[in-house]
Amino acid sequence: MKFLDIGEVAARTGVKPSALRYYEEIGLIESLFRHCLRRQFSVDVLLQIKLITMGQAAGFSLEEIAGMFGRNGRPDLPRDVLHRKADEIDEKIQQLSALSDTLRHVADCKAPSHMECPTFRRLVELSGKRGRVRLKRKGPKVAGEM
Amino acid sequence: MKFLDIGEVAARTGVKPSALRYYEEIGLIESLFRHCLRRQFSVDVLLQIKLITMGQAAGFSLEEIAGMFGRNGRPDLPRDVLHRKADEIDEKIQQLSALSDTLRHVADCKAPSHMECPTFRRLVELSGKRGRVRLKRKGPKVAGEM
DNA sequence: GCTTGACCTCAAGTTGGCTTGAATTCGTAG
DNA sequence: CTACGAATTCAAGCCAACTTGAGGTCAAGC
Repeated sequence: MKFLDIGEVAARTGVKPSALRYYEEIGLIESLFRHCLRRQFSVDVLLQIKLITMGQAAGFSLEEIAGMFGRNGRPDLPRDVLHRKADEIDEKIQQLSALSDTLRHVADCKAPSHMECPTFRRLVELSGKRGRVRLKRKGPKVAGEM
Repeated sequence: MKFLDIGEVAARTGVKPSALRYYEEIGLIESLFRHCLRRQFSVDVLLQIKLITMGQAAGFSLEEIAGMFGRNGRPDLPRDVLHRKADEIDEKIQQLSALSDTLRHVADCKAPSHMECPTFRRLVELSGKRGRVRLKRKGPKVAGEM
């Protein structure tokens, strides 16, 4: 079995050694043992790191990511919470596609200001309306819609 | 025409007054005038804020968002840059769907550790590959990839 | 006329997620 | 043997995006 030291993990994932040490410090990944002080990682860590970066791309904190995939290889969170996270992501996907469409429209639209462009307004307004989304918000309750 | 003061904007967008003041400070939104010190916003600001929160959900910085939709209602960035941003978002959408699938799998899979579950591994490994809708690909692995 | 509540400003503090720098330890190549 | 490069620890620093707190203004209601 082959072990990787931190430099190689960094090279193969694009994540800097300092970040990897930080992940280990917070228990998000772990090295198997030390070879003369140097951390030795299993190849599985590459997959784990991929999950981490995907989770980050989705806007989750490292804390949440740890909950989803586990600090020691298994999720801390109950099934329904995981399903809710997945729903959350699906919701975000809807938003992102709206954003993408809007951006392409903005790139090509000739209207002097997009606030005056009906297509633009429709694109943006449309974006939230898919399937009665309920956002978990911390602030005061939302009285109306935008 | 109706103007909104900061509390109403906050209530209708879910964004706190302090954040709205911050957005104004950095020039991301603007209030039309003051009514006895109090900021008065046009209803258009609701749409702008929606764009901002969408952009944030996509992982863009406020700086980038300002570039996309303009500090004064028009994009600062040239068309091709905007198209690239849109492509970037589409790529992220791919990643998010992989993550969502993976999460649902993790929620339901009975394997003792998902590192040992081939379905899990396939889901994660699949996720980064560019090249549009590539479903179940079984080709040889490229050296140096995760 | 006093209180209340919603707003104001400005400076300072907070959080997450790293990065940087200094001082040190190895193993290998020359 | 010495130098080099790649790793190590630890504390401190950094940035974005806000939040908090102190102290103040204003209009309306009792």
